[in-house]
Amino acid sequence: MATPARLPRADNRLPQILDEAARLFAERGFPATTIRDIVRGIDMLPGSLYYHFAAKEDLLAAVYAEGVKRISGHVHAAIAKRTDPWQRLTAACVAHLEALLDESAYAQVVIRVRPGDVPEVAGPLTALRDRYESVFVDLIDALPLKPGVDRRALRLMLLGALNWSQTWYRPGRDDPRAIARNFVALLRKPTET
Amino acid sequence: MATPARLPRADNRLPQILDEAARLFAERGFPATTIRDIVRGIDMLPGSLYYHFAAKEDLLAAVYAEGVKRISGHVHAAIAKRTDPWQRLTAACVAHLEALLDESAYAQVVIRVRPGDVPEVAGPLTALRDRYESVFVDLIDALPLKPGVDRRALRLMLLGALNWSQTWYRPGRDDPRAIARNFVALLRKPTET
DNA sequence: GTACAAAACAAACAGTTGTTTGGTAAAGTG
DNA sequence: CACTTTACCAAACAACTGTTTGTTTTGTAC
Repeated sequence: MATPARLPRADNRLPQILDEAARLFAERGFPATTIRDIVRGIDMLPGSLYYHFAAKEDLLAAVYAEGVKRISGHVHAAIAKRTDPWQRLTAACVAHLEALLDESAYAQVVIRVRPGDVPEVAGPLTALRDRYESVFVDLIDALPLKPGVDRRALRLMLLGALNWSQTWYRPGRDDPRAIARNFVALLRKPTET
Repeated sequence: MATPARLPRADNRLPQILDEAARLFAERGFPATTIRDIVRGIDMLPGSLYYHFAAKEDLLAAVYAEGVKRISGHVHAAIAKRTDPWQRLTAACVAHLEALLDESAYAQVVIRVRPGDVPEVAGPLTALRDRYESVFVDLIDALPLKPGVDRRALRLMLLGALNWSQTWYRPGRDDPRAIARNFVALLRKPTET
């Protein structure tokens, strides 16, 4: 059918565009990043970007999709080794935070950009994020909890706390793994005397 | 010294500017809101805004300051009635979420806008936010907790989870008070069987 | 080597951005 | 009532925005 007449060229700079866009979207946010900012970093002209993307929002969608792919892969690799429900959840949170705070600008874009703020691609973005977060639904379903514990609230609280760490995290001072483990521990054990 | 020669006029529209700016900053974010968007809502010309503010960032700072004032007032009024440490914390979280999700566009701006994204006023914005959050430092210090519980992690987790609710909250479906109480309860009691 | 599509350049476009300037009606003060 | 200052209007500014168009280079397949 729509088989490409020829393979893409080996020297095409699509990966560089995505990398630089991810870096800037993560650092400044989507609206504050201009097309010229992105292409300046990789010695390209503004118009050339439109060979790869029809609009700025489509570039965001591509970065966002790659971000979900990476963070999702990281988390799945981490939980595959474990069998104990609590250890699996902890491993997932650690991997989530690692991707979010250290590893990947792509992952940071997924957390930083609110789909609703970009109406042109809000649908696809929300779908991608929901699909990713479904892992946590399953992980928390598998937890042996006291009857009456609200699992949805548990998930929203945990993921919210993890994601918000993006606003206060400082590389030298804080440790992603320690943060994640600390948060899970606070939910698991009672804090009260 | 710099005493104003005269009092401000009774018919000046500064309050309307602030209201409309808060509404739009909360809804679309700071960079996505234009000066023209703001003045359009109150039948004013773009240039007129610059009688009140030297730059767009200064308008944000004013909205932000008012936001901190309101959310802070709401929280302090809520905890004043209580004496039990856990009840005080719960009341503070409920008030925080009420301001954040329902009551005030000003409060939403405080949570939505990252000070670091607006370098021109990042200093004042961060100072305002830190001063507000110090209430939660005190509230959590007063809690009778098991030895070894990381109070900073507890605070960051709780506030993070509350603030992040801005991204998934839907007015009809969710209830701010229930969310806040649920989150505090999850930290207080053990969830594990 | 030649043909063809991929991927970029070069230059502009129309619209929008935050902001400035000079003028003016009117509210508040004495 | 005269006078000062407040608060705005009207119109423009230069810079920047995402995007389009026509043209050129370059890798790849035959």
